[in-house]
Amino acid sequence: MLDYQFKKGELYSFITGKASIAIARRLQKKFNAHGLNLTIEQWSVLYHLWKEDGKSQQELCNATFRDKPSITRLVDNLERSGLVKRVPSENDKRINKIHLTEHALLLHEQTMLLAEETLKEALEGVPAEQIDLCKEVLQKVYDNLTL
Amino acid sequence: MLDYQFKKGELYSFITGKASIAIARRLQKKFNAHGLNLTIEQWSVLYHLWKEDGKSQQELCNATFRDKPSITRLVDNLERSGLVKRVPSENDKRINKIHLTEHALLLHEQTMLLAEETLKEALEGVPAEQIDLCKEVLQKVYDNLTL
DNA sequence: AGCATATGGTTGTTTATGCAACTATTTAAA
DNA sequence: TTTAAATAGTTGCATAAACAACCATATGCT
Repeated sequence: MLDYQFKKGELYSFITGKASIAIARRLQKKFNAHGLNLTIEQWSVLYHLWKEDGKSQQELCNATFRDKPSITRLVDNLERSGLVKRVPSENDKRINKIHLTEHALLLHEQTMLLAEETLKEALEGVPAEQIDLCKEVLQKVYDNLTL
Repeated sequence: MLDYQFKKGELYSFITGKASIAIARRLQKKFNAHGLNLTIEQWSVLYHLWKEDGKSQQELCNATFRDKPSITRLVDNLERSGLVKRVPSENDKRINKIHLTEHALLLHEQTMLLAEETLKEALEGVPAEQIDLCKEVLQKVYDNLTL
């Protein structure tokens, strides 16, 4: 049993994830500044399709920690923006395979550079070993709550 | 200049704040399970009012890292639920002082216990010094992006 | 005093989330 | 084989976020 005590403001910011909110906002601003008409949430879906195109919506749910309705609507919006296309699976008529368009492929490199740039700004002055430890703790937290 | 390299999935989860999303979801489930008709976002506003009642909406913006429209609507919903009351300031007619109701005072202890319980579950098996370091890193990230 | 500017708050619009209820297809079991 | 249960996806509803435009009050400057 853990008896670690958070101070007042810390508990709040640990629960609300102040830091990651700031990171996402910064990245979104970069997207906007570069005229990319793309939300962070939409980018997070593309992110997984760039790794492997043609994932099903259910696979995107698992990859992005979102529920099915959320993915349905994100794919709706991505399709409306001409970034992906739903392709019904041959084997299983229930499944939609989500495929990237040419336009989405063009966004890959640029947005990844902006994401890396954002993280560099975020982690400026933090030693690599502390980043590693922090990642470990956050992964452990995630595992504790989901496994 | 930092040349730390994230691995594929790590970059994504660092930006999206996987861990804090999981914490907030767990806490929300606890609220629901206890029949508390309260969102985490609403709780986060009450949290700052429990520390100091009668804050203005602008002060709540600063405390919760939200913009003015977000606070307007959160206060709308809290008022509709009978948890807070807007009281126009005497000195400055532009300002609304937000005051807790009796009902909101009753929620304080219970919800804080649930929040602490959630963090205990989240941080199970993580040594205290690692938690401290992780907090420091996240604070540094926040400062890097907002100062 | 009078006007420009800053500050506090609200409203409209678009996008996203969580939950429950629903349809369609597939798989498993009686 | 027919029926029940699981799986994939969609829709409706309530809540929330970001941004821009807006109104009202206060402050500062000339």
